[in-house]
Amino acid sequence: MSETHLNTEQQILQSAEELFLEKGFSNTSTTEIAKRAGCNQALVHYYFRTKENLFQQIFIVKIELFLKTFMIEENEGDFFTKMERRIGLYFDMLSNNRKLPFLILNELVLSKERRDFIRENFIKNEGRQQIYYMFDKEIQNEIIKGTIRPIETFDLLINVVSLTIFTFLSLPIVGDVLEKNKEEKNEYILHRKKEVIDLIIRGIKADN
Amino acid sequence: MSETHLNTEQQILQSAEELFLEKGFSNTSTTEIAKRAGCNQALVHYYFRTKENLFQQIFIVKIELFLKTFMIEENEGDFFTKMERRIGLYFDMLSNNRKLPFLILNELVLSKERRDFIRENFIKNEGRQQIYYMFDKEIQNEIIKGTIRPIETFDLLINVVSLTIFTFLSLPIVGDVLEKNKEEKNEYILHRKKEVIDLIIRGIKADN
DNA sequence: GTCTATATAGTGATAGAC
DNA sequence: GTCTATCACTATATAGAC
Repeated sequence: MSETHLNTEQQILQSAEELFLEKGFSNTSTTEIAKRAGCNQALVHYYFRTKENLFQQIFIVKIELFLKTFMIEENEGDFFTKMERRIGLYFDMLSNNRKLPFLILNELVLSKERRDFIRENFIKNEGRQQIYYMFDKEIQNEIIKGTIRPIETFDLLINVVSLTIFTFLSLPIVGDVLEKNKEEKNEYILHRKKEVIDLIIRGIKADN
Repeated sequence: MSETHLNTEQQILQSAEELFLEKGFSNTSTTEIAKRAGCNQALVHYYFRTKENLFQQIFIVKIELFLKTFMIEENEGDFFTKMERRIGLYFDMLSNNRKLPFLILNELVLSKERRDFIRENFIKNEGRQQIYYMFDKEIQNEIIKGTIRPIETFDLLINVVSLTIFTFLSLPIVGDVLEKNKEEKNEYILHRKKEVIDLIIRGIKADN
């Protein structure tokens, strides 16, 4: 994991990624990126021409990472086991990318252009719609089987995303307001992971 | 609701509030505030000295509004009825202040100073801790009575806040990505309100 | 109380030397 | 490929006329 062998372009990319994740697009300057990368500000523009360009390159990768995790294929076990593993993986991915939810939320809320970009390039993607369709079919089957209550697929997704993402959105706030140290923050994440899985499962189990 | 009788100071305050809610602190300029208020940029500084000062005045009121709604006293009906009404009121308040969650989240995540400020001035407030303590007692009672499953008060609160807030955080994204019009966005909020209440109730009902 | 003008510092981006 | 220097612009904040 040594950083010594990165060339200048990669250094800039890495520094930019760190700063965009910490402070968002508009609060990060190309001067600061250059400083952290250990080079001159002009070089940032030499390699990426515009700050917007640099950001988009990073943002696209992050969105991809963000969207693909939950949609992962899970075939072993019953529906509840699969849901538990899916949510678990989502939590684990975000544990390793704690600032990711804030970056994505922030940029999408602040910029209609980025929302439109996401719709055209990610949501209207055939493969992704196929994955959604498969998940929807899986749910309809479970409802018919009587294992879960009638629920809209979209609602289930939003429930999971809300509860999971908010854990990481609120992490710096909860951390400072409740004066948690690093270790306690990690415990908080694991605690929420359990609680979220529990709540989601309870929320979809069929009434008796 | 006429704006014609506002004096300059109030006009500035109102314009600033609108802009801060739309774009956050750092993306809003005093020049823009002045322009919307229909006055000169120097006047913004005449009345509020600094932009930070102006922001804090607005922010404090918003935090107060944000914190007080869920903690409202509800005495009629059983615990589930009370929870339903609490969540409903929370949704209704945010329906009338749709950008509020984003503003608060954004500024608290981006600024440690603001997090510290909240901790010292709002969380360590005796009255508010009293309210939390009462809610906690209410929950412990229900657990003992066997009406709800064992759950930590803080988890229940985070569950409600996650699900409620995310509805409004995601509203512009969901709206544009799924190409919803104004009416459909309102429906989405009401739909989520029902689903969130349902999920929370299912999530705390005691196992049989 | 309201204005114009301005001081000061920062921004993104480019030109041009090496 | 990397640097310095600089342009055009915008920001916050203040001084001073009226």
